[in-house]
Amino acid sequence: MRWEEIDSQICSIARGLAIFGDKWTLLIVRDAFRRVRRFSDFQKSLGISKHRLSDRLNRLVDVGILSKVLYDEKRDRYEYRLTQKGIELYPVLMSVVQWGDKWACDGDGSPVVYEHKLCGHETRPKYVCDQCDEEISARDIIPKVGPGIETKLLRGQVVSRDGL
Amino acid sequence: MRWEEIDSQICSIARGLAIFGDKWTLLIVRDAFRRVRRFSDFQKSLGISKHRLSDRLNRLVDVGILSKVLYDEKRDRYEYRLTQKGIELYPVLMSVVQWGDKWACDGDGSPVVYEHKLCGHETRPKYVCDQCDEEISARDIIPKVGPGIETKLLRGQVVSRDGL
DNA sequence: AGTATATGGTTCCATTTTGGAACCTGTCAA
DNA sequence: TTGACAGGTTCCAAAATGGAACCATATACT
Repeated sequence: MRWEEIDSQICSIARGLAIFGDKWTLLIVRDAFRRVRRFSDFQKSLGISKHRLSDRLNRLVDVGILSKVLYDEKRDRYEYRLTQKGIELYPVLMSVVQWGDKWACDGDGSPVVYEHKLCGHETRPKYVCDQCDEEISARDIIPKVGPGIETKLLRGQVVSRDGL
Repeated sequence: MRWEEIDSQICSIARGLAIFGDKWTLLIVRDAFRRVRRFSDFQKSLGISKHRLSDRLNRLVDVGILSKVLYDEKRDRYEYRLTQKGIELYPVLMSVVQWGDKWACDGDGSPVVYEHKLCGHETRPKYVCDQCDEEISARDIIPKVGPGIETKLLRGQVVSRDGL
């Protein structure tokens, strides 16, 4: 299977990864959260080739994760900023950070820690059930066929019922 | 910059993505959560070439996300199972699922929904501060230099202080 | 005994993707 | 006028990938 076909799977992971699952895209989004906005600053920060960066930025704009904001009319220069769709990638990045802090650190501890403005404490965000507020672990979750699959079944489309 | 150098960054995102930031690896881990364990089952599920799959499985074993478990001594056959290090990738996958459900669905709704065994309800896990239990949003988080950077500074290593 | 089939690979090659260097264009500042 | 800067595009060699063919072992079927 070619990568472009991967998002044909009825799976939000496959569809998400089809958008930001390549080598550079999430690092670009990471930089955007760090308030990097301009082409040359992304390039300096990432060490990516201009060619690739240009390509990735355009794609991120196309899919609506970044938007271009004019900042110099004369020279037709744009900044790249996160949209709401982009901002909501925060949990993805934060969960990668937390995994990396635990499993991919040299011995010196987390490079970055996070203060929660609302309570003033250093926070290690955790996933909880929105119904009972207990922390989520993989073993306590049962995946079930959802409306996105059910609707297709009713329509007679053939789908796989695999679930995470 | 070449991709192999990316994990030299003192950044847990870069280091995490260096491990599972390529096209197929997270999909393999997804399947592992779905109890796919054998070479041919991964291949059927993913449509990845055997070559690539062999390569990725071995890498995942090398970095300790999967382990090989002998299931047929005569034929020297192994299953691939998530280790603890792998199981803890669950929040990464779950956050991708939630983003995908919201932003990368066709109109039919989530393909899969999740029941929380402990409370019996359909859950939409949320990220909360472990100190005050308020839901986390990108804007309420202030990144600060952590021990992983401070230690290096004290040692005189030159590091960047960027943070998410 | 002989053949077929399943599993889990490896080898090879053509196609794609990538990194890096060189080049381009418009503007501004000295 | 010269040079620097931002933000690209073009080109090529190197690396990653997909797909097909091949292989080795063990069991299962006839």
